[in-house]
Amino acid sequence: MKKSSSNIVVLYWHRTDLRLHDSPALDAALALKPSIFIPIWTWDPHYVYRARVGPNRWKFLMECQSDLSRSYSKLNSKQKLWVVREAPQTVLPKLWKKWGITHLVFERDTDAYARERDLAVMQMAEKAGVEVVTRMGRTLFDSDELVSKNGGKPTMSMSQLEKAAEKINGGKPARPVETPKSVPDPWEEAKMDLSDLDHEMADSNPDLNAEYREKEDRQYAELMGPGKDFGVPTLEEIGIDPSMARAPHRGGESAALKELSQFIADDEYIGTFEKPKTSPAAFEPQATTLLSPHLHFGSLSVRKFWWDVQDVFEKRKKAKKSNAAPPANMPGQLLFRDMYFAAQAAIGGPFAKVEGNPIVRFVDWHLQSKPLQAGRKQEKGTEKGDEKVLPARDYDVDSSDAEEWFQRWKTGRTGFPWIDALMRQLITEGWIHHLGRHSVACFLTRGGCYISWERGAEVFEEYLIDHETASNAGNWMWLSCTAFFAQFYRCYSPIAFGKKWDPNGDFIRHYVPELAKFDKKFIYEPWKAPIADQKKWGCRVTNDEKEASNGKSYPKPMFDFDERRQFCLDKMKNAYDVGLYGNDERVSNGGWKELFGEDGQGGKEPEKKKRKTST
DNA sequence: TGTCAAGTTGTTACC
DNA sequence: CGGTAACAACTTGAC
Repeated sequence: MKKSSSNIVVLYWHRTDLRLHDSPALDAALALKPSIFIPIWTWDPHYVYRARVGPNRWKFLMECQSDLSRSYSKLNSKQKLWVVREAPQTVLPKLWKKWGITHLVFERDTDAYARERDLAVMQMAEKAGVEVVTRMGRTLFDSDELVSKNGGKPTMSMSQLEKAAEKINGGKPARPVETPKSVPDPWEEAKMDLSDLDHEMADSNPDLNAEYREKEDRQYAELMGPGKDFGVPTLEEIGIDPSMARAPHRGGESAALKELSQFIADDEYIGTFEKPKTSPAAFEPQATTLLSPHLHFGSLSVRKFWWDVQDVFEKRKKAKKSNAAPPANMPGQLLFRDMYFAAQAAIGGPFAKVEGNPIVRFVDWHLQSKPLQAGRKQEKGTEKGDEKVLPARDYDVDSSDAEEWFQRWKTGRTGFPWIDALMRQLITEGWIHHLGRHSVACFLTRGGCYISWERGAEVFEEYLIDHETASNAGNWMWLSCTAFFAQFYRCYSPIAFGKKWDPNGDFIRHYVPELAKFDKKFIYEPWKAPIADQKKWGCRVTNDEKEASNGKSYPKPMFDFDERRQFCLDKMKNAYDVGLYGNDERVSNGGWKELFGEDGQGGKEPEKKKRKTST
């Protein structure tokens, strides 16, 4: 089966690498010198129905695809991003047969599901005689290599990561590869046409995003799309009203590169940037670069980002201007991202959960995930043809108060304006500042509601346009003090923290407009404002909407924060004493209940770990 | 094995 | 009143 080089037909499979610049996989594909080159996107029903994705992220993804497609057309007028609407596992074998594919090339993925899917695809390709070429390109360093340089263990601290990175290339990621200046042709129109292929409809049951779809999802009706032109889907085609996607943040490689170059031009901003010193209350413009969604969809290469920033640092060093130090500075922040990727790479699927996760501390949170077996049973959902119903989330509603707090947190109605403003910014715009994420995450878990971080992670997964499993799960563990970070007595105050950055409460006034007229004295604690003032400012602080004479109201705080903080501290201390981890069998078989005691205050002698005894 | 510093904060006292 | 330094309820990693 020897193939002459002139007969190389490359199928390039784009996934979360929606760019032409600095793509090691694309570079490898073009280095094969193909006579035919077909860049595709397969609209994976697993992502469409089984991943939690709000309208803003759909839109961002579609913008990335459209931009990439235009960029291909600019390089070669016969080219575009060829979007096919079927699961990769079923459509790829049909494509490589139909198009006479000799090589399948793609960038390696990081998620557990994607890795499994890719493995299956690679095995099918091998059987079909299609050669598979993959490259890493999503992170600064190859996560698997970082793990192996860290003794095969997950990277649990920045110093571990730095050491591992040092062993790879002196701590410096690879320099970006060249952007292609041309791409070969696809097949002629007639051969590209897929009308004669069988088309398998996607299984949309269950559909975790059913609540967003106002109309039927029609994108799978035709393999090449409704126009039979391999077009990028629109929100309407997947049944979502475009007016639901209100984020001001635009997707696409062109936008990403332009934004990056604007930041890079400001060498004072880059050189002195320290993440913990940027304001979570800043909006229009925000205090950070907001390039993270581009890192997620690969519309910006993280290595280009790192090197562009690094070059500014080198220049400033020569000019004897001072630079901020890692890890708070910009290169340090990008490296931080690799820590979570490498920790995830070592652990796999359980990294994003408590159950089965060896690094996460078990805490007797409210609303915990049900053990895997019970969860699976629940996820089955409704039969086909039934009205679309969002499957019940597989968590244990052990407390109706906690369930109510969770719903109020999720919808921005906690009665704490700082928290509500952040949550509403998250819902409408798909992005909030890093420290804002800290604030709401601490509040939901160890610093307020005492609700499982997995519930919060799911909400972030749904709304964030930059959602990335490794960073999301990693940061939720950090903030809930269940991995990476342990000082649970350092608790974000929903009142004092925001005030520090924004004493006037402009951020709250913008995102919680019903409080816009409140005096700064009460903007963080509106329930303390005299009734007369509430009336004057046109908003009553009450849980009873009838009580609000003019119809405008804002809820009372859903609990006494100081009381809850004390409760959480006591419970966290107890959970640390118990010393149970996610991979312990007592997490899945319910045995943990005995260790934590009936009232949650008890707790028997820990077994895994010696309790620190002072007396 | 021991010791120390650090880990993306809040509060308070003090100028 | 605003800015700031010191301290506080722990755990881990690094040396």
